[in-house]
Amino acid sequence: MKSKKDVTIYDIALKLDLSSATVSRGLQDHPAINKNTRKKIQQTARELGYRHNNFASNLRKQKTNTIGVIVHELNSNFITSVLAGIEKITTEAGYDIIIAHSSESYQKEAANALNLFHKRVDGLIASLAFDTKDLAHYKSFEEKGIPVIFFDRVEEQSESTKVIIDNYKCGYQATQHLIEQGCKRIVLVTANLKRNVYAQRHKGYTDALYDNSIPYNKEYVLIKDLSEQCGVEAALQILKMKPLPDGAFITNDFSAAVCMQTLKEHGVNIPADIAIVGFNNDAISKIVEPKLTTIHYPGIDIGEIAARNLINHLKGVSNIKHTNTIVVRSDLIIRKSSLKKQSHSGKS
Amino acid sequence: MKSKKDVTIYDIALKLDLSSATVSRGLQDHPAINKNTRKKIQQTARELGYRHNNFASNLRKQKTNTIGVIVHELNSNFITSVLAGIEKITTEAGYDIIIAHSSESYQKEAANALNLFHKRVDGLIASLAFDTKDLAHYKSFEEKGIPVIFFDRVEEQSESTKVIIDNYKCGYQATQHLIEQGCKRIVLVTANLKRNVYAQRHKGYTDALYDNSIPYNKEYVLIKDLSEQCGVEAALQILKMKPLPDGAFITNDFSAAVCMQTLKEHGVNIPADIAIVGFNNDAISKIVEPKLTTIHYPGIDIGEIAARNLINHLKGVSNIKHTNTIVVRSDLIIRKSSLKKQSHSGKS
DNA sequence: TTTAAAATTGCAACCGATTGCAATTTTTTT
DNA sequence: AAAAAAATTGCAATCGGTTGCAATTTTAAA
Repeated sequence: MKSKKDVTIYDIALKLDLSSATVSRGLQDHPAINKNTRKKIQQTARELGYRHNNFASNLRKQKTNTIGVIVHELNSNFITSVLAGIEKITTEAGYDIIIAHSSESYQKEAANALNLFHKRVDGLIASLAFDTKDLAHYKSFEEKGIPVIFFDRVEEQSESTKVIIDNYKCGYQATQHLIEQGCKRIVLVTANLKRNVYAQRHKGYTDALYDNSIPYNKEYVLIKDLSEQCGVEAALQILKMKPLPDGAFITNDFSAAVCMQTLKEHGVNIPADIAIVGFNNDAISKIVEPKLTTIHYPGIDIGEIAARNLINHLKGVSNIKHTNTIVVRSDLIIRKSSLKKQSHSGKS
Repeated sequence: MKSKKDVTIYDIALKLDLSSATVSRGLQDHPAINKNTRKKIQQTARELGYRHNNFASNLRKQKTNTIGVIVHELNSNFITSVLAGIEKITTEAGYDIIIAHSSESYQKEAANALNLFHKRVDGLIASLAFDTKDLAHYKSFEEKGIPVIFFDRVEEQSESTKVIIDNYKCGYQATQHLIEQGCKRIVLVTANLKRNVYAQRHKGYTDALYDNSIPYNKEYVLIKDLSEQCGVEAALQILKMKPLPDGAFITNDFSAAVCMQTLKEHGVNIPADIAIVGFNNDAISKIVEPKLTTIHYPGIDIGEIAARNLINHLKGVSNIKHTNTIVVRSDLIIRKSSLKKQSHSGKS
């Protein structure tokens, strides 16, 4: 079933009566080779159906022109935006990317890291899983001098370069907004507080409460996994609270949507009874009824920034050792789900 | 900045006073090597921080243990399910996957195919872009005897193995359902009719109309790109039609959700005025109000089947040349958005 | 026409793992 | 104890490009 053997530079060399060295150079348009010779080589390569052998090339050059990307999941708008941003920059720079996802598991994340290490990626861009508590699995990269950049979900106290948003500010803004709408009993639905993004948002939440002299109520903080199921659970828990909370900051749009839906099914009026703020500005936030107030942050930009920094480092243009943290802009987008006061206003 | 050189099998061989051949075999637990020797080799490899060099190995073995996957987009639930299915099977079998996406562009799809070809994947799993009209870019795979399996978006008349659902049946079912709900003026919002999935759904739609003696109205067929924008456009077009249509089959849940929302904003009552059926059973279909009737089809299964067939072929267990088309089950899931008759019933 | 400088091309040694076959050592059989 | 069989290990070629340096050819300067 196998067809004829692959064409190599030796076949081209033979046909044109040249050395393999010249053919190799000719194929990459090396200026030391005569223009006509180059043209002839490339022409013949096309005719013969030559294809470059990356393995031989990588083996010799000791680099792969490939960047690894580790994400926790693929199914969010945010992540696909980040990937698009990374892809744009890496493609322009002639790098390939390999995407691996950890399904929010530390185990899989470590396995992926090891795999990419063995694949000998030239650099790595990663966002941590929920329960990743140390960066031991990235140590081998460090030891080999392979640059690693983290984004969004990072280990704050680490030395590595990180591209993040100001989660503290976001948490503060969201809570402050709810307070301004008259909320006094604000639920926070979030995830593992050991993970920076959730810890910071939580801190913003508590500080905003404090600054407005609203007592912090531990009961109001629900630690979940931000899944579909979690939205339902959160809603049911909220419904059981007496008195009923009058605001909820749910740090994920999808969960917020499900939660809102469940609340509505139980006769709760949004935002009149409970005002809601989500997080991410996912497409879904504009489709739910009422439309969801949320925090927008630019995945594309984050991806582009991470990739650009990595590639500049690889090309020796700059050094990521000199950059520690890059903070990207984020905004509160106010829609109907949180507007208690002006809830009679027009469409958002 | 670079750290010390990589450890190779020669380093291990030197240290243990063995030949590289023995080390190579020892590392892969080759039975011809003495058990103790094997243990010692693996032990030393660990101590020295050895990592296998895939390039050298692939170069010598002339295979990569890698499967390429080409999809049109990453951002749908369906696609991520398929990928999960593929990943499950390939991981079990010890294969890696490289995912490339074409952003619905023939150009990018061809570029991706070429790239994966150069990367020398052992096999390929692909779903075509909207406007891909020929399979020329997969010809090189065929010539080299590299197996290719298509799923969902396929070229029907091609010889290749395909894993699909019965789109004709789905289209027929959806339309029939709307008719049973009393709809007589049914709009179809879909995409490029040259692409099999849309062509078949369209055929199902027209046949169902015909079988119920409802005249086919060309005006009711809106060819779009199934984006967010498209949902709005479709709604506006529908609103302009006189008399107002009383049903709509929109072959994508996200577009359907947006369309429904826009219609609602213009005072249309769903399903009383217009009944709606979507396609895909995306998470969003359970969140919109009213919940969306849709077609469910199992991405995971499709991915698993495609991957399993490919790998069995690669291992020589079976031959995909003998399999042409695999049809996977699909179902109509009825929710409130289409229930004109029983629209007073309980929650779905 | 010589000589110096620039432009082309080739030599040959890598890069690191794999594997058919031969050589050696150990174990079993007679 | 000798011969045969089985178990281990090594030899050396191979996979296909890449690249420093030398060799050769061409072009320009003297």
